Amino acid sequence: MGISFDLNNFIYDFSCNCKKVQKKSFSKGQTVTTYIKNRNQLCILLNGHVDLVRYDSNGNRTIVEHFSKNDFFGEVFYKVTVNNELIVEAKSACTVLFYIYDELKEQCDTDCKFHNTLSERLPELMLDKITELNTRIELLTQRNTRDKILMYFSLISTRKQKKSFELPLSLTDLADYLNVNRSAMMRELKLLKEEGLVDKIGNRITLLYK
Amino acid sequence: MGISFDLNNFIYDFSCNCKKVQKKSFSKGQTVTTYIKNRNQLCILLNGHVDLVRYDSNGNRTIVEHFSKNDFFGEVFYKVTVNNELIVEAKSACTVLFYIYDELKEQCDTDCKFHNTLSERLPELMLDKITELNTRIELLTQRNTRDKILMYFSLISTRKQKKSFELPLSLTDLADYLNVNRSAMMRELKLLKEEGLVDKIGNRITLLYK
DNA sequence: TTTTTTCTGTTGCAAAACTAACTTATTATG
DNA sequence: CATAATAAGTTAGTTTTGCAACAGAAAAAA
Repeated sequence: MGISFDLNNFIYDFSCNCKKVQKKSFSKGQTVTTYIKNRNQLCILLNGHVDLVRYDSNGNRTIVEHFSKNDFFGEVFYKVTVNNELIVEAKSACTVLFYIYDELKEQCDTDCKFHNTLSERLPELMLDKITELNTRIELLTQRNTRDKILMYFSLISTRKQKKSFELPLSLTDLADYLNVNRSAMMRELKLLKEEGLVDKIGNRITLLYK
Repeated sequence: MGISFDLNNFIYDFSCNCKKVQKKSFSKGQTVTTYIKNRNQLCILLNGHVDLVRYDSNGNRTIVEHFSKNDFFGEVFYKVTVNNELIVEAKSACTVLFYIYDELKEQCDTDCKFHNTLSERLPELMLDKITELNTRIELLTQRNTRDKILMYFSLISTRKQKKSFELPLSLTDLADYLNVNRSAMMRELKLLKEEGLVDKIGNRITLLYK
């Protein structure tokens, strides 16, 4: 999920002299950042996993996006409003680069290869982000819990090129990601197993159809 | 909804000599385009209204996005799959520019101001698109029909800077846009009226709270 | 203008989803 | 290792949503 862009070539010679970036590490459970209006932060996840989550006034949690290595996130992608408190939480130990978008998008005058490559590639990275978000919307506009589960599995399966795969999220998190009630999702999963459409052993899903 | 970018300055002196663009007009109800893999079309709506819609195998219709003047759409923003037939339908008479993204993003060698301005501004246009899509996701991740309705009204109200506004969609279309059953939505609207939270006279909504 | 079509508003009933609670696994942590 | 915390799995009861059908209003077409 999120933008995927192979930064590996740059990570190892990462040496942004320009002071326009902050690099921080977090341990599991820590808050990486909270989205703030008008700051326009853009963050790059160098390793680990983080979730962008929203809690509503009833305490319901929504996992808006789930980010892995080399994904991009930050308030630059959001219209931040009062009704809309967005928090990025570390799901595992992780390291994150923090830029301010207006500084990042300019070419860096201090000959910083990482930064300059990034700003050049920004348009294609954003286009990738758009397609990811449209896929997310397609997932959320599935009509019922079953269709959401099946589409989610199908997406992972296609990405991995395999009919069998490990879930990258816990089932509790998956429910919050699909925006459905956890027990309703469990019930539907059980039915899918009983009907022989899906096999599930622990965290491993196998699609049995087609 | 969609990207908003003031093209007015360019529309009137629109004279793309570069043959990289097609301009077509449609009447209400016509199909503007169907998303096709690997073509990477990018379209600009010059006037009128169009909907990006998806029909599932049960005949359910989802309005994925609703576009107005100067909005952008096209398959360049999508991972087009077999499960995912996307159609753009004209909701009113409209005129559309059709580009192929790879041609558009290059500067135009034939001194075409419109085209060149567009390709320069592409990054900011895409960033706008991302924030629009994230707002769409926030709407779709509301927990129930009531919350979707209220958030939708709140978005329109904020955009118009008024507590009272005309709905830009029919109620039938609004249900397909919010991804809820029409009669369930009507029931909820009725309750909102009875509870004095919202007033509704024909197509005009007035928010009575706060 | 008349006719046809689409949209709005409403309802009873059925199906799906949510809530809350609890037990059993599994995974962290002292 | 023992204990605590979190996650998985399940269920009964309740609420919400969807379905289907219909009548009246409004809009479009003839």
